[in-house]
Amino acid sequence: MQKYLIKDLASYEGQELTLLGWASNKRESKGLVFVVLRDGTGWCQCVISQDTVGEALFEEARKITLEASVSLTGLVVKDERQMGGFELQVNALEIIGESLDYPIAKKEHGVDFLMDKRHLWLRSQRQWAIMRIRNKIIFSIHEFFQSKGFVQMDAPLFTGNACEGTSNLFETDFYGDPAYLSQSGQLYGEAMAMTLGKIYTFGPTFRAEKSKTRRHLSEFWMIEPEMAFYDIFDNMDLIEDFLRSVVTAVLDSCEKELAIIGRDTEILKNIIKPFPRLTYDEAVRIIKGEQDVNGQNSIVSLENELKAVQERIGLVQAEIAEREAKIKTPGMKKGEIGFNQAQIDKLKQELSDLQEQERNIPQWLNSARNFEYGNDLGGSDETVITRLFDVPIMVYNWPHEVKAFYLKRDPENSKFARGVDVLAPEGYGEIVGGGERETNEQLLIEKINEHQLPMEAFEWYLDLRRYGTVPHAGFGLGLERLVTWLCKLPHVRESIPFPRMYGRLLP
RNA sequence: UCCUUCUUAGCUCAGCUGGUUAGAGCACAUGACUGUUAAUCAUGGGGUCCCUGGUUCGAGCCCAGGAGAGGGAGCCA
Repeated sequence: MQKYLIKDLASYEGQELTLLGWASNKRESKGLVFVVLRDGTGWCQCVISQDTVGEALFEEARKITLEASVSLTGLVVKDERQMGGFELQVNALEIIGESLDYPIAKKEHGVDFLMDKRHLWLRSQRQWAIMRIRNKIIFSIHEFFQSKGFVQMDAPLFTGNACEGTSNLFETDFYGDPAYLSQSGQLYGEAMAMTLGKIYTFGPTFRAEKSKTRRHLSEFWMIEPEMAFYDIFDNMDLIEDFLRSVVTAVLDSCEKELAIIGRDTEILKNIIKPFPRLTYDEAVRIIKGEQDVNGQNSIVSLENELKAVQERIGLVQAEIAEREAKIKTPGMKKGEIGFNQAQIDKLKQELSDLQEQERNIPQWLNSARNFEYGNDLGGSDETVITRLFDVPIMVYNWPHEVKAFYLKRDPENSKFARGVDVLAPEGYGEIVGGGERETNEQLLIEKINEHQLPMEAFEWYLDLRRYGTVPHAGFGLGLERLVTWLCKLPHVRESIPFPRMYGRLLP
């Protein structure tokens, strides 16, 4: 049915063909209708002239509304002014499905409204670009692991026991018994690595955290590789290769998509540089401002940022006032009023974001200054430290008390566990958590008791130590957090087609 | 669970120390305009000011309670 795609128009210059798609925009003037058609592969302006199509079809063209589906037949003509470089000069058309009062207008909208209309919001150019980048990321993840001899092997989604406490698990009914939706496939990954050597899981993960932040989802996709005969340093090498490979793939093949969302790719190109590897001790000193990074101090740079935010607030407020006064001057043209009003709307949006930051930064400063050695890094601490770097950083050797029970105790210093977190730059924070696994059965049993976990549920896991245990390591990558960082999105909710988060189950 | 900001037209927002009939822009409808790219012009329709109760001669505005949303903390990928 659909023979020609907008992305291929260049090879049909001068020919007549039929495009099928949706009207993403329409402009009208006497005797002319301009329809911007999108077909999922691109956008193309189609011109419908009354002289060419005649009275009856022209009347039909005027009835095309935003997001109506249409079939347009015409001549492919080169036109430098158009975004795809081509336009269609229509000589026949048909409305396939009408669209009355399409709710998403060509203007700024609030998040709540857009989330309620997520099924339609996905049609916008920006969301189209994000979803294509997400797809590329997923594809290149498989490509990377498959090319290195990893086998994809998935963990179950129903689990019979709470592996890391029940408070953040979704409970379901499994033939009359309680079952929980998986919050990690990691333990199963270890079992699978003992049979195939190097494996990775790629599936959904569920966490019932009542978190309302820009980094949290209740349902997200996680990639969890697990490798036999790997120590924490092999693991860090792999993480670095892996992230570099994915980012490079996106830079190489998503140029158009990155341009659409306005992503500054210079920062992403730094991915070729080695990732700094900091021990927990170093990370803490940096956060507290006791150690500088590249001549930058965390506390000072955060204070400067606060000042910059406050200055910007002043500027934005002044501009809003100026434009509001302008609108009120008598005799101003209607079009100019509309334009200024649109600018004011944008500025107000920016202002409320800035004011949010103005409230948050002092809290973060406080938390950085008063950071207590031995604690886990909080969201704000991650933000503080990653702002000082332009590549992802790896923090390893954590106090064992704050990390999961299955992490290997550092043989050189038993205070530490061999866990590693990867923090994305530009303030994005944790995207990967992983480490080398404990192989000593006795230490594991102690830890399971310490965490007050039900021993019988871990008998199978302990078997992995009883029958030919080997050094092994792995990590978990949150897909949505990676997409969010690569696209520099303000919130993870835009990185997945239909986000599930606290307070959001529809659409 | 805690802290914080918010809720006025389909959408984005004004609405001054409480005072007649609540406004703008966009969108929509009708008409005018033969090349527009969120900027043409005119006219028009459109409101349970989140809900409940209170104070007051009078509440969109003040007070109390509730609901919903945004951001942050905790927790995490």
